[in-house]
Amino acid sequence: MKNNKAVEIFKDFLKRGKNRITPERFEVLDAALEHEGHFGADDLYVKMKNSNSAVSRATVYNTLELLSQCDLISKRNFGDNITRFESNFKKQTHDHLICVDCGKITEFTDPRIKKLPQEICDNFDFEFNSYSFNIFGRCKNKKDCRYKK
Amino acid sequence: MKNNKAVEIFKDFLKRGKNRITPERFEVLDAALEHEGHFGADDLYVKMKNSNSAVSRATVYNTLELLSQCDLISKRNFGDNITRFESNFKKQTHDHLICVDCGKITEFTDPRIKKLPQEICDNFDFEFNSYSFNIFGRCKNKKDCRYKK
DNA sequence: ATTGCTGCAAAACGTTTGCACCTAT
DNA sequence: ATAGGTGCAAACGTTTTGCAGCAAT
Repeated sequence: MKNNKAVEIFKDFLKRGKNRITPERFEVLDAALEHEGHFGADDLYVKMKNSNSAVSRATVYNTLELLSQCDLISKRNFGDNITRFESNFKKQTHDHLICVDCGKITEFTDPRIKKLPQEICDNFDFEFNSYSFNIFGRCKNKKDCRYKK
Repeated sequence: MKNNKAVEIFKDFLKRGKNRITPERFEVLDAALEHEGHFGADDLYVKMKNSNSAVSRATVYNTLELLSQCDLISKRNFGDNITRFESNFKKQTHDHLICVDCGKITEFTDPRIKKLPQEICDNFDFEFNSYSFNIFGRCKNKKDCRYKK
């Protein structure tokens, strides 16, 4: 299930740089957009391997970086030293609530956060690029919380 | 230069758990509180080794974890998959502005952020623990920005 | 034809673990 | 006495790199 709009955006981005348009890169794009929720680069690599793709680990890592540069996906970091990605397609910006016990990630939006990053950048003579707002806590509802170990 | 208040807090924390009070742990505490700005666990280990300390890497990692559990230091993650720490002593809570080109970190506070995390936790039936708010951008003032590579 | 991209494997990196010894309780 | 901590080195998991061949321009 190809997403033609995304394909076009990625193609334009690759052309604007001196990046070549290769079938492997679009394989990674498709896999990334199809992936539900957050995923690590290696997760995606393994998933693609299991679907009989021939792309290499290096290509997956490289392409995810390119995709995040052109804003088709977002880079996330939930404090466990694993870079995670998430499709930006058809999604409004949102932030994350992470349970430190079970690792469950809840997405939320709050209108008060929207303008803050840009404003703060302006105050500090900074050109805004992106932001990350993560809240860590514990599910109060313990029957939903599968405590790791 | 020992910080007696911190030593006491740490001691109490260790007693409350079933953790032993060892000289190595207080060596790490001192080194962590003396360290300017943000530091990685391994940085601290190397720095301590260079000061002829005998603590092991494992002990440094273990102790930093304990220190962050009792809020003497904070754990940070600036998106590069390195866990960084920062002394909490005599410091108000603050957030971070990170230049994606030169890596410079600027600290800021904004009163509008203060209450948000707790409120959002309440909305989602979540017991608040901590939050991280990082803004990524580029120094506009290019003479201050040493672009890596 | 050129230059960049690919797959592969190995290396690098920060971090964690297993173990035998040691030490605070 | 004993549970827990220590140092050391080796293992771990994620990410990056070097290289020879390949493919988009």
